[in-house]
Amino acid sequence: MKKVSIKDIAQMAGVASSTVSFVLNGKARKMRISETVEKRVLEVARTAGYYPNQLAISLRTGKSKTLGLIVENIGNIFFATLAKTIEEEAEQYGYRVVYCSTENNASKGKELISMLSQRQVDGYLITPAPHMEEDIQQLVQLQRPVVLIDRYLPAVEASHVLVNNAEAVNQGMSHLFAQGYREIGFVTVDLDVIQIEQRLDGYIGALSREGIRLNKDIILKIPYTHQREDAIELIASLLKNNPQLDALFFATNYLGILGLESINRLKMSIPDDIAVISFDDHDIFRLYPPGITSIQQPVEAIAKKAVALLMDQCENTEIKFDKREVELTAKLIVRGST
Amino acid sequence: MKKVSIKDIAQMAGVASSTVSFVLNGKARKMRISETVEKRVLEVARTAGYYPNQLAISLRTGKSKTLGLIVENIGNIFFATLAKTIEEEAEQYGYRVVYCSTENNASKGKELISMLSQRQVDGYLITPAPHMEEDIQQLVQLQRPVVLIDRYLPAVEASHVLVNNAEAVNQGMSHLFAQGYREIGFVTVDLDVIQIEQRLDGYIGALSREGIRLNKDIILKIPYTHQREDAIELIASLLKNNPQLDALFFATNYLGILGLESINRLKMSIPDDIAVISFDDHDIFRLYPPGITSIQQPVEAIAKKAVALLMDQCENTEIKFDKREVELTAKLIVRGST
DNA sequence: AAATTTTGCAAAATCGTTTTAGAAGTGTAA
DNA sequence: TTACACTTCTAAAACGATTTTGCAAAATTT
Repeated sequence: MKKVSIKDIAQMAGVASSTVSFVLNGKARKMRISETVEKRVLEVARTAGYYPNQLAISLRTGKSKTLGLIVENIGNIFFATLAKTIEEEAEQYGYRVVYCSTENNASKGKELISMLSQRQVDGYLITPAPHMEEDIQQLVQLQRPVVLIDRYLPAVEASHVLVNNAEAVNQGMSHLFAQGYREIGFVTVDLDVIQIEQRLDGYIGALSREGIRLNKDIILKIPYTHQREDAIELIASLLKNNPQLDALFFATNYLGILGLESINRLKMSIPDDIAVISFDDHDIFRLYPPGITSIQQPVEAIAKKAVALLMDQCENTEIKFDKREVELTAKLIVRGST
Repeated sequence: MKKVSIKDIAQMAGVASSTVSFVLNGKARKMRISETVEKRVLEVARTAGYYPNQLAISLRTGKSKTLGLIVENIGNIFFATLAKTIEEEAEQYGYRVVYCSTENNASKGKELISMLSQRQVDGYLITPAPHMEEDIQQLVQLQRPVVLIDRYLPAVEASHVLVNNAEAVNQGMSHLFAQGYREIGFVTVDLDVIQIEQRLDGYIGALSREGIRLNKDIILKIPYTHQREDAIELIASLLKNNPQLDALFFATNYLGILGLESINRLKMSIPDDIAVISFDDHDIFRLYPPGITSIQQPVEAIAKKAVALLMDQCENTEIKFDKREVELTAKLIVRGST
């Protein structure tokens, strides 16, 4: 079945295709198309089942009304929720979102940027993987609208919105101290991204503030590329080798989940044998007895702010670029695990 | 910064744009372009940072190399995994995937189809919401490549791939019977979609096979639009009002999760007070003590098959449409909850 | 040497829109 | 009667690629 184009409609209605375009875009008045013709065109278009070809529109107008969202891993609930919220938010502005995952792999990230460029997205929302500085810098230089989320690149002049990672960890640590925990291990990931570093900084800062000597043995950096099993083993070893530990702080939700598995295998009980707190909330944390205390990021606020910043860059055609750095505050959700 | 087009390259290299196109598409040999010119063009394109405008290509060639995937809810792990696998699979064929959720709302589904049509996707992968028959039938009539996933519409002549729902539930029931459970409640959702009906059929069939009288009081159909809290309450009431129940069968993973919450609140213990089994696997089911027995769909196989069927329709330009119905087998994962 | 074929590239059409410039036709005033 | 202003629409260019066709020059054959 052949698709019906604006030309076909024009022919059927006995007018020029420009006339059809005017009518269909609600510019009939502005272009002084008579009501008779307007009605006829509208009717013909409706009965013929006409719908515009978005590709042609984008090509002609130079605007695809599409945003590119690059996250670390769309399978993770944090990014999935972020993506969904961003999508809903972008819809308000009349934009669609196409999303894709880097898996924290810079070369995949590079490909994705290039793919999105080819598809002429109007703007980019990116949670940058390590070593993506250059590619992102290039986007910025080409004056493409870009907003970084969840992390930023000190070397790149781009707007970004993230959470006050160090302060949030601090808050979590204060809670642990208040509950009487002193021997707190920190499980993080071996990734060179700013928000992970900030979380570690928060941990270190909190210890020193409390006058506790830093013990590097109870800081575990799990290689990002490790398999599930290996990671679970690493955490289990940490616990076995450091029986003095009374609490464990996980730097991300998937680490927390792995940790639960480790604790489970060691037949330790939460919070009696070990207290647990994790960055990023998760269904499991709410449900898993006795409930895992976590630090919840304001995903919705992050999404809204990021989209707003991006829209600002997209719609203001003038080159009035001003970098904006937004920091939102995370929220401590206290549950039975501490 | 102005984007560089094929014309710019042509001008810079002192050739016609057609020549550039030939070179860049590897047709230099076929079109008998001299090596000198080829080298020059390639060099110019490289240094100018040229990349093709996918919109223009799609418009001209009539192929967008993009598939539309419509799922129920991309936030659900089952659909998220499905989407991701489909994406990876489609990539093998050189296709991109854009995905979106219906939230089981037919009018949203209609909009999504129309949006995807406007964007000229080459094919559609759809988990149809109730009442989407008409819109999908239209796609089929327009000869658009379509494959339904996870469910199908009896009234629509479209290829589909799903799991043997009834048989899988049957298998789960057999497992429960073998473990000695007899009073088995069934928690499902109030949705008119075929796979949900099939699951209920499986439950009813298993009971009659075992010679157990059907008790409608222990079949709970939760309205899809219910809030979390209401649903949890409903399940809790079911348990409270039917103390004879020794097992609960949940028809989907999110129902299972709600059920865990209910059981948790009633301070009942699994499997001593109540055994639990759920359709669709989930991280939580693996982790939640004592581990929740579940019926795992072969997501990867479903994705592969669906994409293969769709590709078949996309690439075979001739109208050799033959409807294919594929049924794959789900797998029972026995854990501590039964 | 003339005729033919091959080589190597350019020109132009095309995809489906939007948008600018302007062409008829009608009415009005000088 | 002419000039001018509206009204109502049309023609054509443009967006950035692909692809078919065309055509001069060089090479080969007769």
